[in-house]
Amino acid sequence: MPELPEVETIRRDLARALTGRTIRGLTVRKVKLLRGASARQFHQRVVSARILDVSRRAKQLVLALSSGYTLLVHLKMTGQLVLAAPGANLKVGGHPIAGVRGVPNKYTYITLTLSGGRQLYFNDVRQFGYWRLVPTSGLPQVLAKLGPEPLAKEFTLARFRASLARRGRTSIKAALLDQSVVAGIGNIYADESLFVARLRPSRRVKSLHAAELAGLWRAVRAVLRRAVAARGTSFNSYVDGLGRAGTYWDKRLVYGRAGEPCPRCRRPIVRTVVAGRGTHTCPHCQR
DNA sequence: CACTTGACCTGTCCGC
DNA sequence: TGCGGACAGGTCAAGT
Repeated sequence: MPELPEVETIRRDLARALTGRTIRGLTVRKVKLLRGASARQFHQRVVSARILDVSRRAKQLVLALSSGYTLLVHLKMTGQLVLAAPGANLKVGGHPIAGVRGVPNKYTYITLTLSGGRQLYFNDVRQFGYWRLVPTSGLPQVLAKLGPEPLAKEFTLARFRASLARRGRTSIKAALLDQSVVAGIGNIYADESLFVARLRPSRRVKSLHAAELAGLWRAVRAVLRRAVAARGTSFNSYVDGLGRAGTYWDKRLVYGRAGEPCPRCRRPIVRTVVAGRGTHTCPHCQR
């Protein structure tokens, strides 16, 4: 679920509602989802703090707190962050493929209570996600290994070329999924970008010509921008900060479309495995 | 060092 | 309907 477009959508929803709020309470039902501090330290450093800022880096949400600590939330595969009024029994989901549940539910493992009374629920079926607390002064080091943000100015073609040079022998798909090359791309948008750029995911990075690389650079940005505009992809558990589905699922070109006609040439889309991940391509259009 | 694989969890779907 | 197996968007540590 949550790659850059999904996390960015959640960030926008939460920024409006959370910025300037004070955290009145913290409930943790699964301590192992906490990182970087004990449960007791979490309470000391989070409760009574004000939320100064809600930003995003790669696939993580970044909440700067007035206590001098910053909360990093990673949703991994099935994490959800949903804001709701207490007792609202908000229905979460909505896409035909996504399960619809009320929140909180049995997968709600962490809850924040905010000034004004609303609650922020963290749900995670697979329990891969986490909340990590770091001193704000140490944040740059914590995030240092991440590559450039693909939708920011810093992501120039020259920089893309330079970071790819380190991964010359792997497949281009593995390189796109490497968060130190470029931050925020996951399996869905890697497949979508490679289709737009007409490149086979198994191509060795070194084999890419300058024009192919430039095309991929443009494709990555175009696909991500389009997905952000669609408020992300919901095909399983992703919902935005208010529990609603994203609409990119209906706009996707190849991901999850094995057997369906290629939107370009109408020949069937094929599913293979590249870099250990399910991979969707048009073998005719992608070279 | 670069790269690949397995582990972390639970749910869902598909075939028998 | 039940049961086993494969698979699922992410990232580490451990292995080659």
